[in-house]
Amino acid sequence: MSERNGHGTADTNGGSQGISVVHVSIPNSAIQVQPGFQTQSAVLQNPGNYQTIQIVRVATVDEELSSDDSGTKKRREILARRPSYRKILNDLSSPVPKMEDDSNSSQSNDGHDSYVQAGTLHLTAHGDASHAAQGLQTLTMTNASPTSGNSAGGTTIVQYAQGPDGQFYIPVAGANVQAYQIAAPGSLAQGVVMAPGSPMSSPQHVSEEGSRKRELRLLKNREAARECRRKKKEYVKCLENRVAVLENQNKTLIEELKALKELYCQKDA
DNA sequence: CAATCAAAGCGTCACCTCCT
DNA sequence: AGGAGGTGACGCTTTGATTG
Repeated sequence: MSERNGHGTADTNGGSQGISVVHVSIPNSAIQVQPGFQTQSAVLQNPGNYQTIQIVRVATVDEELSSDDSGTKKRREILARRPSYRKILNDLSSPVPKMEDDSNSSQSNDGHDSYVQAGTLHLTAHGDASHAAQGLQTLTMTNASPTSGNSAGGTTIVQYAQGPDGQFYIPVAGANVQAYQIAAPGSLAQGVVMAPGSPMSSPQHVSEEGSRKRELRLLKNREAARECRRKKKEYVKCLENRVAVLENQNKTLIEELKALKELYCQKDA
């Protein structure tokens, strides 16, 4: 599954300022793949599990928040107490108490609980000599999530170059490999670490440095937001799956209790 | 087939927590 | 203390379904 391309005003606005060319050493698909998306339709792929199981809606913190009219202040207070999805998922990854007779558990059928481990995102900037010579930088984004099913093993390499005017040239996801969008400062993808030995002492360069830092922060945050959303989806699916499992267990226990009651009554009579 | 709508996704900002 | 990463909120676009 690939991301939608050319999407988002910030991205495309940057591109409207001109077209340039950059050296790219990876196929476009490596940039487009969004790690973890293979698992997103997992629930839908197993509709049978959900046809007979009533999903109990549990009020989540989100719902509590959305129904809270006391304003953002209180919302913030509640959110501040909320652990990250990584923590929540780690907690959830502890196994659901197994029942002796749990053969029809939906969890055992699809094993969704196995994907609750959170991934980590590593950003590494490379400024090796050959690339620096042509102003080309490489940003390696490694997603260690076990759910990332992309063929690149969860590693995405983004390359970009800085022009003499301080602008950054990046490949456009989804575009032909030969065509690239120019990213104006302040609009996109600054993730650049200066090539070693770059003269960066003048005030102009200082502001460029600030601009670069901002772009790098935006780039990382963009990736972090994607990762966060992916984890959130996994988290929700995990909760749904857990609900299904517990519903099954509950049903089995009720039946068991019923049977034992009957047995007991017969014995009494 | 065009208009409309809801859902989903994205980028960015602000704020929080954690780590060094 | 400050930087880095995580995440909710917000505004926007895209997409698919529905309707007239």
